[in-house]
Amino acid sequence: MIRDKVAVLLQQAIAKTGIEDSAIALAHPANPEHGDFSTSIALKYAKKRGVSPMELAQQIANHIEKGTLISTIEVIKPGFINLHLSQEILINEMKHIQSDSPYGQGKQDKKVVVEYGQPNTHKLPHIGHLFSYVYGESLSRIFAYQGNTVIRANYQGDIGLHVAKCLYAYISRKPEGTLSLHEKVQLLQTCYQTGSEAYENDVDAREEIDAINKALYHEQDADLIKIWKETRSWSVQYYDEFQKSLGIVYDRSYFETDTWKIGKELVETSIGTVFERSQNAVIFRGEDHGLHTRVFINKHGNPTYEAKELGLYAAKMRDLAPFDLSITTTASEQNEYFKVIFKAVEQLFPQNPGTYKHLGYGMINLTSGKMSSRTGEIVGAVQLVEMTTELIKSAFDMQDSSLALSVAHAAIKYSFLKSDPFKNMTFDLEKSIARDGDSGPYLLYTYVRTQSILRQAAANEQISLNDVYGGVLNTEERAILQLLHQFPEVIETAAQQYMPSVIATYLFTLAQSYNLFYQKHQVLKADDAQKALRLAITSRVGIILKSGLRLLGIETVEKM
RNA sequence: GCCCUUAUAGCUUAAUGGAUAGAGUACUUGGCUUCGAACCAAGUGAUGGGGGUUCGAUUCCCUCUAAGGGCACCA
Repeated sequence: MIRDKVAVLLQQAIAKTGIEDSAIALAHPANPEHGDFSTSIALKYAKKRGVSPMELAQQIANHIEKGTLISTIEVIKPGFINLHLSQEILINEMKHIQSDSPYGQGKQDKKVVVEYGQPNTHKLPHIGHLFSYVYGESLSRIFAYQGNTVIRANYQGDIGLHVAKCLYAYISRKPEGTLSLHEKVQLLQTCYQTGSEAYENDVDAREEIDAINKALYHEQDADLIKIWKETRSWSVQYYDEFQKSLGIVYDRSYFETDTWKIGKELVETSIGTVFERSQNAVIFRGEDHGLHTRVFINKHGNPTYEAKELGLYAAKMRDLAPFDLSITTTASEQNEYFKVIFKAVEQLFPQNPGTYKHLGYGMINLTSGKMSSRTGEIVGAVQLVEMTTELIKSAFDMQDSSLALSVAHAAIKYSFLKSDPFKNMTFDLEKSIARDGDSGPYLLYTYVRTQSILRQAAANEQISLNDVYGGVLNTEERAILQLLHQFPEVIETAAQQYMPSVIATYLFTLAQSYNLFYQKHQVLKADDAQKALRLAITSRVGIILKSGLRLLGIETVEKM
């Protein structure tokens, strides 16, 4: 990528002035007049070397080689060195963007396990699960785009109190007639709610539910097990379909029924070394590591969430090792737990340090409306997609349901991914996620616009530039070219920081630049040389938008 | 009480220690006989309070305030 080439030039120039710095700050100035790249390296070292920042900046600048890459070098007031890329390299770089050879695709070859989604059986996934699906899938696509081998892993809670609560109510209310899959999972959700209420308010029910829970763990009661397995399969099948509709296909699916035994055994064999007994439970003494003590096996002998996570990691080791990194995404409310869990993992698997990472995404708050979290009503993931689709159909008078669904996916995914994933986010349903300017539909619309122009262009087949454009680029054209070449480094940053929002922000800026260009300049009616250039720009903007959106899990449409 | 996280225009938010804090939305105004107006342009408006480090702080450190999360057998 261009950034690396510029960095090398700069590195060489700095070395000639005797400064050693492996990580030179190389920025894209906000103000386009300040060039394509700038560095404040002179400001950093001026004092140490006893010269003025301007003087040092000038020394460094004098050593930077001008040529096909850098056309202009400026030294500005406090001591900035601003570098302007040549028009030639900008146009040349644009030519490398081709739809059949993904631009900026990396050559990394790490093996990365990404665990996300994690819906529990016997109760419907809610908006938090939806966020996890969207975020995890985007991360997976970004890593894969860089050339890594990505293993998408799902982890589902199919055993435990929530299952027992559901089955308690389900047993006394078996379904009548034939139910569709949708109705079946809806019934499970209702049963879960009924069971939860009973567990809170009814002592007898509580005892019964606890008994069911115990029976599940010990696989007692054949009838119960049969019902459990059947209902469980409904959830699994339903989630599978929903995941596919979101563009997610898992490589690996883990269930708590698989992991709890592994976790329990791991813990039990390490009592006295890593874990210790306390008040009939088995705990991890977190205080020894500046953390909290957590229970891994409770006094009934059942593994807790922590032990199950331990078992999950061991299962991943068993099935997928060797891998370079195993990422677990969860809501940030579990941040403290994972510090403890991974400290325990560190003790149990000292041979592979640093191969596990927890990403705790922010909580989603709903600000207003009837689906407010204040009312205690939980927003279902499927429900949200359906509601958004309906909203788009009516707001844009759209008849085509599958198109409306595509736009709804774009709207939801983009609004989830456009901001910092680690901060809490506010999701305002009433404000309509579709009509905001900084939105998925805006990007889709911009893409559709590029495709519409290309379709109409007579030279549709021959839109790649063969000759270097002789004229001078106008401000809007140059602004777009400046953005296009940054795509690879944007992806790299997004991957390093686990933040798809970096890509979302970039795509929005690119779309804005293109729309401004479109507004001010004609493409199809320009003279031949300009038309060729502008069509080339239009096609490349289309390619980058499509590729970038795909990294966010969003599929573009050709018309809308 | 202890631990973690967060605080930027009315609202939702961006900014590897750098240049005039960037957008969207809302509000005011202008632009379709012209490639798709789900668009574009102009205007109004922001770093919670107080210290510190630094040539330079939204960013790092301390403190206060406020909000969210966690703190032994739920996940």
